[in-house]
Amino acid sequence: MAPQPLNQDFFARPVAEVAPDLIGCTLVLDGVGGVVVEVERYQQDDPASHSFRGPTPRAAVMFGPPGILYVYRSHGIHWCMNLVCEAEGRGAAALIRALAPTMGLERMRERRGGVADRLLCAGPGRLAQALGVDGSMNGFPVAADLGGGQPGRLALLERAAPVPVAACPRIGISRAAELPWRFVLAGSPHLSRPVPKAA
DNA sequence: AATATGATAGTCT
DNA sequence: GACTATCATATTG
Repeated sequence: MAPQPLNQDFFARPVAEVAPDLIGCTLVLDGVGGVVVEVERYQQDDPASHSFRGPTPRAAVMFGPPGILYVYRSHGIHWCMNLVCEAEGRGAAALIRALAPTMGLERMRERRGGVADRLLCAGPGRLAQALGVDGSMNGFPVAADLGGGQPGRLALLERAAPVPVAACPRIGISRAAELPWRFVLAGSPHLSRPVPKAA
């Protein structure tokens, strides 16, 4: 059985379920991508979320339908890529933080300037650069095909087998920093940062 | 290995 | 006017 593409129903569930379920799935954009190994979850009643203050011009996309991309610029330099979750209007999303690259390695190396393979997608900004994601992709839908057999540009493929998922605090935030809302593929060498040792 | 710092721009108070 | 869901480089041990 080849892995099946995830459809909108997958993303329409609570982000608390979607985010850990994304670990081990394969994300592909224009034939370039890899296995998702690191995800963080954000939701409206979360002070660290862009949606916390409601649908501001930037965060409005987070309140759109499930299964679309929310792309924002971070620290003036980097682009970061989220997948909108839950019903339209909820303001929840999963931040894709790292991939284990498996497809289109050559394209990624070109875009990333020839860094070591394990750093190609190890972090949200790096991942966006490797995949060629930028602000023009904001609101772009996940679609395995566009009908008529036309393959979609962006797809997520379900994982073939269960994988070990670990939860730990999110990275680079100052509010609600203690919530264990970062999910990683345990032991992956492609994480943006290792899982902190349990206190 | 760990920590510090600068780059750089949009959003919100 | 302050803040940020980051990364690369430089410095130290």
